[in-house]
Amino acid sequence: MTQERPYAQTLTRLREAGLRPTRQRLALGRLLFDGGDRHVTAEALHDEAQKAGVSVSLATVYNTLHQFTGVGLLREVVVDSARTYFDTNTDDHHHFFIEKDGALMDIAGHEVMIGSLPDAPEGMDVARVDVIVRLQDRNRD
Amino acid sequence: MTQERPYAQTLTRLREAGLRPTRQRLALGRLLFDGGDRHVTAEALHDEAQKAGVSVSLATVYNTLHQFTGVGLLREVVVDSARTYFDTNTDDHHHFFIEKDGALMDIAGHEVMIGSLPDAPEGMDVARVDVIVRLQDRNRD
DNA sequence: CTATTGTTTGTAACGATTACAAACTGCAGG
DNA sequence: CCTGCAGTTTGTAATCGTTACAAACAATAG
Repeated sequence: MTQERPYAQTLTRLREAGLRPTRQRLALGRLLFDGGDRHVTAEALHDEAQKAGVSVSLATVYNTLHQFTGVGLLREVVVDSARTYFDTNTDDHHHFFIEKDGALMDIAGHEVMIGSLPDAPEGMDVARVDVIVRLQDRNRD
Repeated sequence: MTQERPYAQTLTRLREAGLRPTRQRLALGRLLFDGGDRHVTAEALHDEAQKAGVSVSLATVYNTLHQFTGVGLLREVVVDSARTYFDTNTDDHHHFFIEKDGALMDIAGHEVMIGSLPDAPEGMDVARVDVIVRLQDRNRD
């Protein structure tokens, strides 16, 4: 579906966000946004780029992920203190997390009903509510 | 309330958990469990011990926090990929997190009603559900 | 009191992430 | 087109929290 003008979609996104469409950003954007929702770490995206024959430094991958997050193209997910995940799904939603192999799966926002929540302390607003459902193998010993 | 036999409580906890009651564990246990629920990082607890005149190495603080977690005296809370928090409240509950100053506040389990959740993927069990309510100042610019 | 086994300690090593200065590139204006 | 500048990228050094490790030490059974 994005075969003919492969970068058109990403290019538009970048322009709308006010980020210069550089070779690196276009390539990373394509890896990130083509195909369904993804959860990546900086290292993983860097490897992926290498394998796809795109030369991008790890530093740029970090910069880019943060810039994309800054303009709302990505969302940071904190589930594991060992590494930072970035989610291409920026809609309101939650996550399953399989610690065993560090995998994340989206849970659509409407699948979780939060019936009640206490009020935020005075002077504070709720910026976001994250629900993390941690999973383990059924018959682990 | 714990003035006369200050270490009795912690000593009992350690024995029940099968951990030798060493000077370091008793001292850290006291700092952690005397007084209400607390959220600490390794570095913070280490500083606190120093100030209380207790000599404990940072390595031991890390070891101890993990051992306490292992036997269920503490719970790890992942909210910020920069550092690991340990919570002395091991009951079922959730958290407010104020990113600005890295502060955590408990939300009692009964204050959050999770009305529905999708089933865990086949072969997996839900190990725990963490709800993190991220807060920001009301009129931040 | 002693042997044994579990603990503690200081320090080196690690892994993810950030800082930084130099090299490079997109793009506006001539 | 060419130029110059601001924005980007890059390699690498530095940082930071945490873990690994081996030697010194201490709790407990007997």
